Amino acid sequence: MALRHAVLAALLDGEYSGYQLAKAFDVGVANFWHALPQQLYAELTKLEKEGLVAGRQVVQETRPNKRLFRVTDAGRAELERFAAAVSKPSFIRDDLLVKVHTADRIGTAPVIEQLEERASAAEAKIELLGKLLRQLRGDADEEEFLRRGERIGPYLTCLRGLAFEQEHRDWCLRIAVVLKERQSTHAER
Amino acid sequence: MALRHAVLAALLDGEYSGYQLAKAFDVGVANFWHALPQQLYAELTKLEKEGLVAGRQVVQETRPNKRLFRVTDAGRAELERFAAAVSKPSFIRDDLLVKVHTADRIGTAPVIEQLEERASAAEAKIELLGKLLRQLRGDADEEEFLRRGERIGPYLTCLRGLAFEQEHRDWCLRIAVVLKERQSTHAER
DNA sequence: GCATCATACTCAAGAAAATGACTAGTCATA
DNA sequence: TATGACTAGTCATTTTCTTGAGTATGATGC
Repeated sequence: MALRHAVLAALLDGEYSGYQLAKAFDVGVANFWHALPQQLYAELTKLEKEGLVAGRQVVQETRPNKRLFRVTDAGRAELERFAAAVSKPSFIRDDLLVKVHTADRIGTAPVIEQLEERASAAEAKIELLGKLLRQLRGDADEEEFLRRGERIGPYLTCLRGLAFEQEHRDWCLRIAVVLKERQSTHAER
Repeated sequence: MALRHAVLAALLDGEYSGYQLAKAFDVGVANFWHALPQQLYAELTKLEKEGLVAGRQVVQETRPNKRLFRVTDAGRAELERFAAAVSKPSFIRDDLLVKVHTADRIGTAPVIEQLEERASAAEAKIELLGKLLRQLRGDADEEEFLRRGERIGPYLTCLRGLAFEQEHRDWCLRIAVVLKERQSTHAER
């Protein structure tokens, strides 16, 4: 029971279909959770059965029909309960880091390549988040927005995501340089 | 098949028992993977069955006997294969971030408290990692060590962990301040 | 005019991870 | 002298996540 709260949190600001939610889990929500569409559909079904979200059918002419979900009062209460409970510590889980750990014991060339790819991906995400943040805060500057904005929750998690991506990009690039230099000077493997 | 590579990577630098490995997964290895002791024991059993690690019984007088594992050539080959394969993108998954996302929709007081606790925990981890890094690089300064050190893999992942924790601490503290200020000025919920 | 992308989902199977309960001896401490 | 922490694990169950395949329609691009 962990994805459920991420879904409830994502659903706090309006009605979304499973499909739209899946999109959200690719950008903004990705800053605090990750899930595939199938999981979201399944979770929404469960949440509805438990009365934490309510869905309604929307008939569309030119597109397939869809079901829009919103958080119920029971769902809000569940989030309240969740917010007050202890959090599990967060942790990193990353294939690429595992590979870097083996660097200088195992061939490094493919790892260097992946570090650079990852850095580009992070760069792209940084731009995306920059845009999202500007959009969320409208005209106001950040300080101002954080003090007086109506809804800062999503903004705050995007800030965390942005910092994470920047840090990740910098680390990837630095490590790639370090490994490359060692490759040329040591001339090993 | 994901934990397996983390275990193999952790086991690259010597022989460890499941118990010792569990300790390592609480500090250094935690920078790229996380697992409970039970998972490690189970994974070691599987890896041994597949010949990727080899275990040997060590009889102890004053402590329970233990089994020490090392990576076999087949295990090293598996890591090689893994290093060359594409990596899944890394992602954050954090209860606390979910809670922050709901901030200003759901009661913030408990979240502020948790942010501060989390910041202290991060601080402790930062110190721990600082010590670990100094220990890993010995006398050399960082630049020097990264250029000429024998084994830099674990050092690099610790650097990533350190950056992550520092940033996490800074973010937690900043968000706590932001939420507190809003609490007093808005005087809502 | 054909291919691919976008919307909007569902179903099933399997792999991986998390949880909880248990064993059993040693050591330090209050 | 009991209390709890440390070493060193095992076993079983449940939950969660991932993978892969499939359905159906309309719009867009070459």
